[in-house]
Amino acid sequence: MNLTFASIETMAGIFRAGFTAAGLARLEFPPPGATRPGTTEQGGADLNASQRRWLRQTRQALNVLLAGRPVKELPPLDVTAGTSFQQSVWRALQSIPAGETRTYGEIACSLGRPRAMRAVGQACGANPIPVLVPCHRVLGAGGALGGFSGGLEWKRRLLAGEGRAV
DNA sequence: TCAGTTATTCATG
DNA sequence: CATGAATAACTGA
Repeated sequence: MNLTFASIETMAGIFRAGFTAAGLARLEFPPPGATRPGTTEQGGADLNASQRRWLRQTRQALNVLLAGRPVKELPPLDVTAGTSFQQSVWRALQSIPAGETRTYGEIACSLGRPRAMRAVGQACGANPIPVLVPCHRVLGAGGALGGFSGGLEWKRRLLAGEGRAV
């Protein structure tokens, strides 16, 4: 699908965003070791006009979300890489208001498959766009953290920013 | 197709 | 609190 990558500077580090012709397709957390602001080429040189706009929206949304506030506008998300079930899960995740949390079981119920909680967890893990698709707002039944693609530290940080404790 | 894996959950002891 | 079964969907071969 020919992704084009660009770097996004945030207060928490430098993310990498991958765009297709349809929209934002991937979002990667900053690498653990080296976050070097100076050496990041790819300021969006290979992006077309639409993608540049999406990049700006993504950067703004990221910073707003990292601050724990609801985002006003989001770039189009290209989720065509996922299966239809995964796309349903990701849509359900986006419907969770900022500051609230759901359990894996509740997500499964809202999809009409109450016994698919395990599969929901797997779909969350396969989510290519963390943070923007708020997979961090999904907790286990007993309030357990579960897991997170970029590491549990991120999940805790994001939840803490929204006022939720662990 | 099928065995192996998963960011779950619930019932037991 | 530790353990194990049940369950739905993905991945790779």
